[in-house]
Formats: sequence, structure tokens, C-alpha cells
Amino acid sequence: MSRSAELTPTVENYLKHLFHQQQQSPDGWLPTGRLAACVGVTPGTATTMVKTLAEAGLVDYEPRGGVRLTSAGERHALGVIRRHRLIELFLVRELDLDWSEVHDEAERLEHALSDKVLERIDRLLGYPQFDPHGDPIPRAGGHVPTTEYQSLAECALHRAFVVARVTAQDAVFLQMIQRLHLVPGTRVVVEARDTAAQTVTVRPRSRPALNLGLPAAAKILVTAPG
Amino acid sequence: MSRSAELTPTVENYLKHLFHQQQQSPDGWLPTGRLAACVGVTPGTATTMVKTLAEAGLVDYEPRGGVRLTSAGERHALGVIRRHRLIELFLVRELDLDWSEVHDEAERLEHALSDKVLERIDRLLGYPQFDPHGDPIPRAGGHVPTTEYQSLAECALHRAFVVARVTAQDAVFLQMIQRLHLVPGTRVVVEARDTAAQTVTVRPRSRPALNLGLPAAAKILVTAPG
DNA sequence: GTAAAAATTTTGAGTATTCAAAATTGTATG
DNA sequence: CATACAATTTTGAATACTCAAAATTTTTAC
Repeated sequence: MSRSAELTPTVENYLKHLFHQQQQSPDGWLPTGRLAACVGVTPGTATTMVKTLAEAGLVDYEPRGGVRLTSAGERHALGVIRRHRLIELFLVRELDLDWSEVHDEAERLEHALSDKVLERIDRLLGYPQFDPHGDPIPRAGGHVPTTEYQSLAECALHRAFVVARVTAQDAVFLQMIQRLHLVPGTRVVVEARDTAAQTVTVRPRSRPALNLGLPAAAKILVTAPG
Repeated sequence: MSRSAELTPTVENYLKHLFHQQQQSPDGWLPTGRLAACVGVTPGTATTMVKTLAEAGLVDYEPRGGVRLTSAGERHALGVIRRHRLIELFLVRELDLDWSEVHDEAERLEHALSDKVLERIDRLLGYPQFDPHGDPIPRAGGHVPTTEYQSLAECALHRAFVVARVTAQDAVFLQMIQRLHLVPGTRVVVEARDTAAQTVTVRPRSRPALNLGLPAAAKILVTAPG
């Protein structure tokens, strides 16, 4: 009736962060300190938890070397991320919540939803592939729809693109994106890029051009239109 | 952004059960053993928790005398019950889950929903007054729509009534109600009542008559039609 | 009115999670 | 290579919750 293995919300949370962080550092091994920082606990706490996770077969752990999800751990992490992203989309599409505020809501709900309810939500939404931020929603089996994106920090100049994904979760940044009309789906052209000044000049379709800092531009991913 | 006082799910759960039980025993004082039984913990655990709740001002506690919700405790309890019942209705109406299975689902979700999401669900459902079992949904302010009901164990014979409410949560019982066509909204007539044999003969509108035991009949509440 | 039964509380202990601060290890530097 | 610095791990302790079993109180029964 509910989830397969029944991990605690805390454990699910560690696994989720672990997965996200591992995508960044592609050698796969994550220092425990980094994990601690993004879960929001002290380093010692993370060490303790990592040892627990290792005993449960969810991660590989090399003392002073780092942590890495096992395939079992990754499977669970993808389950949590699937729940999180489906909930986000549900909150935006069905309950009319704002794009920028659903992350925190989903954070709590992702640990309380049974497989059955999740399946119904999935069906109601028409088995969507992407959440409101453009992040891919893993399938129940664990498959993640992948697409190659470029960011506004690196794509070609004077070419039409479509914003596909915004890789940030904090409400302030997302509200800015909204105010600037750069939400997923918007057509944009990069008019200039100044690597010295670290700025990018972007023009959303039928709107005035605007300037973004390079780090911000790197969080906005685009694809070719059509 | 979320709930007012932030009680733990465990505490919310105790308060909810306390409220339900208090409705039964109207002197208001509930023995801790009874509370323990319905929360599903050992008596000692309930005693410990009750002392914690008393310190937090949520209950009055007389050692060896019993427990009673304070008005603060009742306010919180009604909040939990409101969430629970709105979720149940939402799951049935919007996600097409079965009447008989939503209780357990709501049990988990009632502790994870923010006020904001709850308000949206309330709006989506059209500010309903009753959940799928006919139980009243407390308003955000704490007001509970009350109606006087009679049960099939005590109502007049040969008079038309409408099933308004089924005061049970276990799936097996509810599935039986469904199979027997006695879900809320159904018109029924009690054709006979045998207090010695402890049975009631009920005829749902345009269906053959059927027999119920008295305790089962007492859980099915009816009102005058119209 | 005392003994047995029932309910309740207390005690001691365990799990899951966390922190602060001390100890350890590894790395980089001169 | 020794030393200083940073990261990590260990240690000791706290909170929230739970149980089993012992101790206590109340009720019931004779």
C-alpha cells in the first residue's frame, strides 16, 4: 500500500541531497562535509548518519575519503526526487500555487505520500516528464528523461532558444526569473556576453533586453526551439 | 507560511485521539489507559506523553484521574481533524481513491500539509462541510458544523431516512457498507428491530432488505430526507 | 476490612537524531 | 621533513519517543 522499503524521512532527505550533489562532482565521491552543509547539519552528524547509511547498504563510505550512493541508495533517491517533482507540478497546476514557493511545500510532502496517491497524481497530470522548473521527473522504474541543455552562460549569440529549465530552488531567485519573464517556455536570444564583466545580455521574446550576471545565467538552461 | 504552533506529528496524533475519545465520554475526563489503547502505545508511554502535553498547556491532567483537552489543545485537535477530513474528501473527489481506503492515507498526510495548501484544497472542493464519511469538517476558525442525527439502532420504524454519516474508519467495515448500499446519501427504511436478537432490518431504497447487528447499526447515522 | 484484580505510574533502557567540542588525520607550506 | 591548517571523526550529551517490567494506587469482591 505504501512505499517499498520504508526509510525514515531523515534518511530519504540525506539520499536526495547525496544524489543531487553527486551530479555535480562526477567522480562520484562526495566529502561528508559537503553533504553536511547541504543537508544543514554539523559535520559530525553527517559522519554518523553516513555510517548508518553504509550499514543499510545505501551508500559506500570511505572514512576520510567520502560517500557515494550504491545502486540501492540511488534507487531510493530517485524515488524521493520523483515524488518531490510530481508534487511540485501538482501544486502549481492543480492548486495554483506559485512556481517560486512550491519547493518548500514539496519538501515536506515528499515523505508523506504513498505510492498509490502518487500514481493517481501522476495520472491526473498526464504522466508528465518535467516539473515546473523544467527538472526531469524520474519514472517509477527509476528512468530519468534526459535532455542536453546549454545554459545562457554558454549558448550561441543571436540565436533563438527556449528556456527549458531553471536549476535553482530558492524563492527569491525564482521570483526574479518570473519578474524578468524568463520562466521555462519563454523564447530568448542572447545578444551579448561580456566574459570580463561577467554579464550576459538576454532578450526574452517581445520584451526589452536585460542583463544577468554569469552565475545567474548559468542556472538558466535552454534548448533549440521547436 | 505553515501551521501556527508547530507541534510534532506525534503530539498532533495524541490530541486528535483525545478529542475523538472525549466526544464519547462526556464528563470530559479520559483515563490514560484508554488513550494509550487508541493511540496504540503502552500505558506507560501515554502517561509520559500526557505529562508532556500538560506542561505544554494542551491538556489538564489529574494523576490517576484522567486527561482532558484544554481549549488550546482542542483548538489544535480541531485543526488536525480539519486537515484529516479535507484530505479524505480531496482524495475521494479529486484523486478517485476509494471511500474505504482514504482514512489511512489521510493519517499520514494530515501532519505534512501547510495552511496554504490546505486553504487551496478547501477552495478547490468548494468549502465543503462534510467528508466522505459524513463527518463534519471543522472550519479554519474552529467552528464545527453540527447536526443532530439518529442511528439505525434507534430511529423510528417504517419511516424514510437518509444515511448521513458512518462513524467508522476501518476499511473492512466501510467496504461492507458500500457492498450493502448504505453509503451516505442513500435513502433507507428500518423495517424491524429485534432488541433481544440484537438485529435491525434495514431496506435501502429500491433494494432488498438486509439484517445488521445492533452495534453495526449504531454506527450508521441518518436524518430526515430533504 | 482485607485480599485479589485492575489500572496507572515509575523506572531503566533503547532507537533515531541532533549538537558542541575535543581528538585525529591528511595536506599544504615553507 | 616539520609544522600549521583544514577537514573529518570521535566523544559525550541532549531531545523526542518508545517499550518492558516493577512499583504503586484504586477498585472490586468477598
